[in-house]
Amino acid sequence: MAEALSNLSRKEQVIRKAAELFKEKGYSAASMRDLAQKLGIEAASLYSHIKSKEEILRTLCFDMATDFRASLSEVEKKKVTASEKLRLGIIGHVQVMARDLTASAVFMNEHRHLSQPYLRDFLLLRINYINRFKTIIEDGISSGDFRKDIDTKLSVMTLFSSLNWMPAWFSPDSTIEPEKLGQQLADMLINGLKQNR
Amino acid sequence: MAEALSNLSRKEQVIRKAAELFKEKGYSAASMRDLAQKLGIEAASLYSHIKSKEEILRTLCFDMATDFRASLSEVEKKKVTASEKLRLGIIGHVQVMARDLTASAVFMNEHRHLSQPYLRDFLLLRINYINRFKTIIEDGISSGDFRKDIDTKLSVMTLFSSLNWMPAWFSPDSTIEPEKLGQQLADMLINGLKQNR
DNA sequence: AAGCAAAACTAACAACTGTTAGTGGAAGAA
DNA sequence: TTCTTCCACTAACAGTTGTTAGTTTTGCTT
Repeated sequence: MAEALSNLSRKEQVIRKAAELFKEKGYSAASMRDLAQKLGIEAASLYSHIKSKEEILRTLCFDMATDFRASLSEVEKKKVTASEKLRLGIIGHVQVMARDLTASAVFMNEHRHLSQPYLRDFLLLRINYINRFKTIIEDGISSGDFRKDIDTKLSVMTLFSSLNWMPAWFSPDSTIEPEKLGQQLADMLINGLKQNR
Repeated sequence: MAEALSNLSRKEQVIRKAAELFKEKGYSAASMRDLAQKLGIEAASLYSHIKSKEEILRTLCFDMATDFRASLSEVEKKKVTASEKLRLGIIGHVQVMARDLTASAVFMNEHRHLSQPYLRDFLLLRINYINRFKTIIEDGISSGDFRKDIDTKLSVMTLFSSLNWMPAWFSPDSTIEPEKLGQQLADMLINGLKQNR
């Protein structure tokens, strides 16, 4: 079973290059011949490593989903105030993204090209994740941590919109570390732009 | 030249259907035969109305860009505080989006499939628009309207991320009107989630 | 040296891509 | 009627798509 390792390693090499390509051109516009060229092989050779183009997309999307959920589960365990929990949740999300910005971008923008039933499964995972954040915000409102007049649905969508576009504009050679960035983002969303009196 | 009108009307019908299709499937995955089918005609017949597939995308992207810029120009004229200007800018942006959510989604997600030199032009328009918002925020910091410790680049990217995902989740049959939504969004970004004190 | 598995190759497929050329019908204007 | 304009059609093009079958090369392990 030593072949499993080297196989995985080469397979992962293919998947990583695919992620770059899918991010750059989008899933549909990226052809298997493009991908092969990036790896210096023929298109048909890809199929020694993967079953299909969509299998690559599935792997990318569901692996990221797993990481996001694991991060949130850690945060939910902690016994802290809602606003602190939200802060930690945001930082965790940013850190997972930063660990693989390329896959994150694909996860975000290309998941819609999954076919059924995978698309359905993916969307269910996603809505569950979002709802868990929504619960944190609702708890925060109950406890007086957050304002009572905010619309939780709007808040949570705004939150994810902000988070999810990060891969598009965050460059890894930036001086700012992901955790710092997460902190700032959380601060901005929680406290707003306005001077507090 | 009376034909220009009726031609335009039919052409616009094609473009609107194309926008729906591009939003649904993405530009690359949407074929001209798909589009033709939606209109109940043959694919080749489309070329009586448009020059190419990309011409449709160009029209959608640049028409939206024009509307966004016009809205912001109106706001910039007003003599109000920076935070008020930001609020108005956000509301304006949301209203332009709400006027055509489908085109907005295409504008946002599919513009990268423009070929050169149109892509370059588009991105220049976009960065100019963003920078004008950034200026408003900087003015707000100088005047003491906004906190001095915020990162303007991060703020403005967060702002646009929040705004731009609206077409993805806002449904036109929602009870909330666009202006109200813009108000709430602006309020959330400016004041944050947290209870003041 | 022999064997084995991983990973590449060539050749080809059926389906689909955007687009052009040329044609014809329908409707209103002259 | 005849002319014109719009709008659709059929047929076909050259190129690209994901994928397969079958074969050969490569490099390690015995």
